[in-house]
Amino acid sequence: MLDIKQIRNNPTEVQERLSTRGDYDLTEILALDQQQRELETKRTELQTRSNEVGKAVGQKIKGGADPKGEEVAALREEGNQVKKQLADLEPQERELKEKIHDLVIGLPNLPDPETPVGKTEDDNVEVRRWGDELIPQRNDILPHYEIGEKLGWLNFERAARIAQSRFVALLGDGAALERALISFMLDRHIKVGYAEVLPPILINSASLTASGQLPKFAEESFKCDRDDLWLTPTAEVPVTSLYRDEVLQDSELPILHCAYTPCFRREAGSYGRDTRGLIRLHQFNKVELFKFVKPEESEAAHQALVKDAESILEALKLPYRVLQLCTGDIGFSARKCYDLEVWLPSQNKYREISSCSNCGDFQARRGNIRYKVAGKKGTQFLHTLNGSGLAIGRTMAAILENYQQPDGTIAVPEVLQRYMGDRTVLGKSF
RNA sequence: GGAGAGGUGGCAGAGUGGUCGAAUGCGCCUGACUUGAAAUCAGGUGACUCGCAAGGGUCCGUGGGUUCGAAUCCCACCCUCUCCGCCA
Repeated sequence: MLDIKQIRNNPTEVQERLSTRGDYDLTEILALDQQQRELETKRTELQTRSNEVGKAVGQKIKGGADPKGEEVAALREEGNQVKKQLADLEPQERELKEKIHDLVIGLPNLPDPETPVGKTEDDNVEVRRWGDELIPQRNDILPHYEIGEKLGWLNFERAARIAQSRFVALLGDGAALERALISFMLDRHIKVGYAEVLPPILINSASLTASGQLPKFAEESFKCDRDDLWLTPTAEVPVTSLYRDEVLQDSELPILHCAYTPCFRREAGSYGRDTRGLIRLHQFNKVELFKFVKPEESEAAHQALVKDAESILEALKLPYRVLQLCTGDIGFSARKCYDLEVWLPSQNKYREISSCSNCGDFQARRGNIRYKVAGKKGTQFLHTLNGSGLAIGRTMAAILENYQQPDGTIAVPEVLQRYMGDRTVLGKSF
């Protein structure tokens, strides 16, 4: 959530920065804010008087005045008058506040000055590339879903029977490899200082609002009809809310978490895209990285987080590139974002496998996550960062293609072998 | 699902209609003592918000209500804990 004070004090600058992201207009917010503040001044004055009257009555009675006498009755009458006026003002002001809040909560984060200005993904900037020499130089590589079905690892038809299209059932070594990837990634992240979390996967509306999925993107999540609970679209949501409404000590920061969860997305509006395979499913597994940091540390923490995600691809020896997203392509809550894209031979291109965002204090404001510096007065909002480390299904797709052997078997990346019973090659499961 | 207890400041925990934004303890800050630290002693220390300031306002789970005045009384809801039932 943007700071209303910032909007009020620098409307032109905020407007300009928002405009690099899309079509946003502050004029209504500014007008309502002015009205609200005028009402607030009036209301405050009345409340002051009301408090004075209340105290005066107490003092009179304590001083021996007749509680039912004339003196007290006059004060009571004034109290009633003030109350009537307040009863008129208060709902007006509350309504205005709600309107302003509803508008502001719908505004995305301001892009970082370093985020390149652009409209679409075509304006993203490639930052670096790794593993060019590892790109397989063959043209007989089957798409991951074909080889996966041949091996008996992936079954889309039966998954559709169980659920719907855009679901997959993993079987045999496919299931084992998925599990191995989860363990491998978590183990690596834990080793460099991330503390593992296994959060609830059903999450309430307040949690989705804090991280920025609500109110704008309600369409994108699955909702449990009878409860105020949703299926988590990413572990970012429950992990952000781990510390919602808390005041942390500065000595506790930074807090680093990694979390494996399944993720659920409705993929509304992506009908024609990636209809086959593991790239775009309603349910997929992901290991997420998350940091809660002091503002002055967030840029360095962001760079380090991207590196931590990259280290997984490097350990798996999967070729990838790093993009810096432009203002038109960064997520709602992000002010700066890097995507990692892994090489998919069958598509002859890089595909997103991780998205690493610095959200600044945007989510901390929405979730009211603050910290206190020992000995200093007051509190401040911390910064939150998140990134995939990595999306498991897409990693599986990358392995099925990049590690595909001419004979149709799949070589096991060296670092995964100990998670796969020390096998070096995997074949048909059924 | 049934019965009971409870939700108060960074934490713990008093407070049942008036000067209570709230005792006390812990934590934290400053000072004294000390070569230094610990211990001890003295003082200070809630959040949010409006205001240049002086100062004002709001906040005791949430939302209503009673009252001149509510942390305190009434109603509804949410959550937590304990016991019972059911169950992986």
